[in-house]
Amino acid sequence: MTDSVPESTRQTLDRLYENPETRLTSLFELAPADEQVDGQLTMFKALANEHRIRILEALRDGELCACELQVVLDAPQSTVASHLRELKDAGLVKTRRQGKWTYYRIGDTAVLQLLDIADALTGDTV
Amino acid sequence: MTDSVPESTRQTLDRLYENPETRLTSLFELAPADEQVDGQLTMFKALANEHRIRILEALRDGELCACELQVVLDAPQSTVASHLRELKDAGLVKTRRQGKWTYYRIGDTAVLQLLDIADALTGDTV
DNA sequence: GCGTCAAACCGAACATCACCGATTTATTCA
DNA sequence: TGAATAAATCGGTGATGTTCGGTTTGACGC
Repeated sequence: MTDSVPESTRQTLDRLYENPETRLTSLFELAPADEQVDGQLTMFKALANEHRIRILEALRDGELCACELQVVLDAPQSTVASHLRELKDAGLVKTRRQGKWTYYRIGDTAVLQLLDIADALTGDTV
Repeated sequence: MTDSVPESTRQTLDRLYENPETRLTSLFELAPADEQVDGQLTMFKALANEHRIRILEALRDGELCACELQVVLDAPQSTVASHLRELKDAGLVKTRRQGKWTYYRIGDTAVLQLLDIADALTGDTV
């Protein structure tokens, strides 16, 4: 299990600790499961874009159709559509089709918590 | 204030609503302040990388020096260093220098909330 | 069927990010 | 002072993300 550690790193640990093998094992225990990180990464990637953040903020008060979101973002139709696709793929928004229009809404309100916490983290100048 | 809207979009709104000007104004009110979005974007960008997520998860239980994080990530020194730089720039981690070693710790525990919520959002298969 | 329109998809140019070897900067200790 | 070492920085290359005109799809009314 500790075989993949580069030799240089192992040497470093040898210098740092009396019992490097034990320390190595406890460091490996700090690594979360791959599935967990994958899921978190999917979320944060989906949120790491200004247009997509603005879309989600606009949907706080309720659903909007794609054409209305074009107004909010002030961006070309194809650009808005591709961002909506990404948000939908990530499960952050859900859609409802009504005639020619597609209405978008927040998929899970926990996303709004993410937006709020991220805002609070940068907002206060402590 | 509504001057920057493309003509095609304005035409769409004309078809959709009886009172397009009023609707235009209310749509603009859905747009959050630039500073808010900038801050949120900084956060999510910093979190949108597998290595950086793993670093933060590893720091849950307390501080670690850069060389220990190299073990956790199993990545080259320069790679780890650049990710630590980004996390520090975003304010997500703080540093403490002791001799040759630089110890990293979580800057604000609210970050852990972000990680937890993101995990929960993808974890449950409702 | 046919024209119209909202939305989705495609593809190519462009921008940004990630990786990592090599080098430099600090710090310790002899 | 000089050797050793942890960490930061630099620079070039490849990977990934974004943009947006053009096209296609699907729904509506005539």
